[in-house]
Amino acid sequence: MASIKDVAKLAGVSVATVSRVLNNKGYVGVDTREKVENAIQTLNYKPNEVARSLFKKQSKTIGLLLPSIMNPFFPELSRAVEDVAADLGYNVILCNTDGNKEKEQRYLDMLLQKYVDGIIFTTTSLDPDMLQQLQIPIVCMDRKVSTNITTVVVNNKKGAQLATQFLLDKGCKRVAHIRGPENVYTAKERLEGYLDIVKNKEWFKESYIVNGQYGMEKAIEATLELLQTNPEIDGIFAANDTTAIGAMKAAHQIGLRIPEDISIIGFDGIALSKSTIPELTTVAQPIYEIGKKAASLLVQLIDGNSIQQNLFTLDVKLIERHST
Amino acid sequence: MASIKDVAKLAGVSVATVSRVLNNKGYVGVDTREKVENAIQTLNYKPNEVARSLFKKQSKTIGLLLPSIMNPFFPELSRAVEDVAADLGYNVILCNTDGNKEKEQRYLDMLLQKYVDGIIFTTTSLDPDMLQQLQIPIVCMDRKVSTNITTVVVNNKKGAQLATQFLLDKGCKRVAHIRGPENVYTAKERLEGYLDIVKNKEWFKESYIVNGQYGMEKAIEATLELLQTNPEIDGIFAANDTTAIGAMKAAHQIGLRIPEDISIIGFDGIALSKSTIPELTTVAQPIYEIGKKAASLLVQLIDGNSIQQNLFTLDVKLIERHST
DNA sequence: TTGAAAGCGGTACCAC
DNA sequence: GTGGTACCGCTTTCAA
Repeated sequence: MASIKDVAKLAGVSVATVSRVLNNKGYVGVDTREKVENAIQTLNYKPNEVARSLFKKQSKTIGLLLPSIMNPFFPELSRAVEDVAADLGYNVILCNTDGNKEKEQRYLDMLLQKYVDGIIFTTTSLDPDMLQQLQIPIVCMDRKVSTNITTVVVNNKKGAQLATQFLLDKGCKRVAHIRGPENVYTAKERLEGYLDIVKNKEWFKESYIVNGQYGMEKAIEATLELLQTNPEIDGIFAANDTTAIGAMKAAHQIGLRIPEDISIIGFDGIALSKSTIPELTTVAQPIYEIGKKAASLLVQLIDGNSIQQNLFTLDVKLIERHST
Repeated sequence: MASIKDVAKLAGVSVATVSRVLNNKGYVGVDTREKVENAIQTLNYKPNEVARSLFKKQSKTIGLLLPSIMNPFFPELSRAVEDVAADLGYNVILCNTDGNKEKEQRYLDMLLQKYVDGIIFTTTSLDPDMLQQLQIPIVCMDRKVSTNITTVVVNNKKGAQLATQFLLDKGCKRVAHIRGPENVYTAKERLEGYLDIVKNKEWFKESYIVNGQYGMEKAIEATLELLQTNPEIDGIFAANDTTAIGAMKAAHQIGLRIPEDISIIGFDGIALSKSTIPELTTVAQPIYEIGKKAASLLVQLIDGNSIQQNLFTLDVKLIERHST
């Protein structure tokens, strides 16, 4: 690969001059500029980004840490981040952490050593204080980590209220909730939203809440148990779409028709929710928008712009389909 | 961030010595080594990968080019690649090309400028000759691009035969095929496999083949048309799982029961295929294995090991579930 | 308007 | 065993 020296030699100028035309910075005579540009053309010269990074201490690269790209929530999010990044000339390094603290730390170290310009975290288990101390822009998504870190989330509680109320409005008499993992922020918020609506109903019982762990298999088990204990249930608010699909499978297994015998609503609005029969009614997050917003904010931070606001809460939207 | 000079100063040695202990290369006295290691500890020094890259002309980073991470086939593939890469100390840069030649070229240039050590392509539309000329290890997945490029694929034709024959064995009398896009390698191969089985059957008609373009919406349309024209059809081999789900939806729409009235089999074995009701019978590709193999091969190439064989064809496996 | 040269943070060759 | 130093490719003062 041709280097800046080759270009300089061919054009009969110094590397400094070449650098100037490359970066459109400083004075360059018109004819000199042309000579240099010709040389660049004929050599098909592309500046070496590594050398640039070394000098500038920035790499036009950002890191994206997420639990796993196989979790159906993250492909769209990643795509949004990558789209924005690519548009602005950044590359993104993908890191699957499995929510594992050691892996997060390891990736973080690697990224720092590579001088990435910024990092987007989803649901980190790393110490927020440590994160802030890092001399590098950081944006979090999906979960509030610290009020001092720029964060993009959705209104989970409101979404949960929406979902629960919707079921009631649709005529459901007994609405249950399949919650997500105990230690997960979004799961807690959604549970709260559900409780806001039902806790004062005379029919409400603690056993209307079971734990599906955000997973399909677990959700099937949980739903089976739920419906066995409480056969009167005619509506289920599942904490995410995967859980909802598990619930649908369980209902189907015991001969319940959806939505005739039981209504099911999910949360997230992942692509999967349009693939089921019947299609799943769900509280959709603006997934792409979240990723886009996070990436835009990160680049702003990288560019040295300060951001007035630290928390961005996007709105969810109930999409009615055929499972309710 | 501390640099090698800081370490050298603190340890009272030269940078050369520090470099030696860092890389475990060359002679270093035991006590000197200890002094250096202490200095590294106290400064929490981590070598700057950018500087290393500049000198070594390699970056411990690989590029992964795929159509879109939102296509449900790719998250698992990416995960496999990233797992192997991380294990071996590499980071992976994710690039969504949309199968667009210009984007592929643009990403390729960026990656080259960043001195990535190797690139994994899926289904590139770039010129194979150009690709080989690149002085960088390359591995292709999913589609054969050139016999001179290391490639990992599955036996699509055999899988298609398997699927078609399976439907026949299950008692289907008229088996149709919803093919993928005209210009896609895997779609062509799967169509061929289907034809191998049915072309000599007396009942076979050209109109038993419709195009679903590998997408759900298109597949619904195509299936509707197919079943309208040929109501006698009692088995469908869909070119991929997404198509199969579209077919299921279409069948459901016109009141056909699956599998009682019509059997449907897919191809790929993506996670989605386990989420439907009924669960989809499919010819599963060893998706994770493909990614793993490709990444391992790439690293071998990067390490300068030559690979005897250029084409690796992995086996598919029919997974019987409840749609047949 | 242009060029020489110092550095960015490492590695590796060559002396001692 | 250890240190001095040229060099990787580029940017940016500082002089001319």
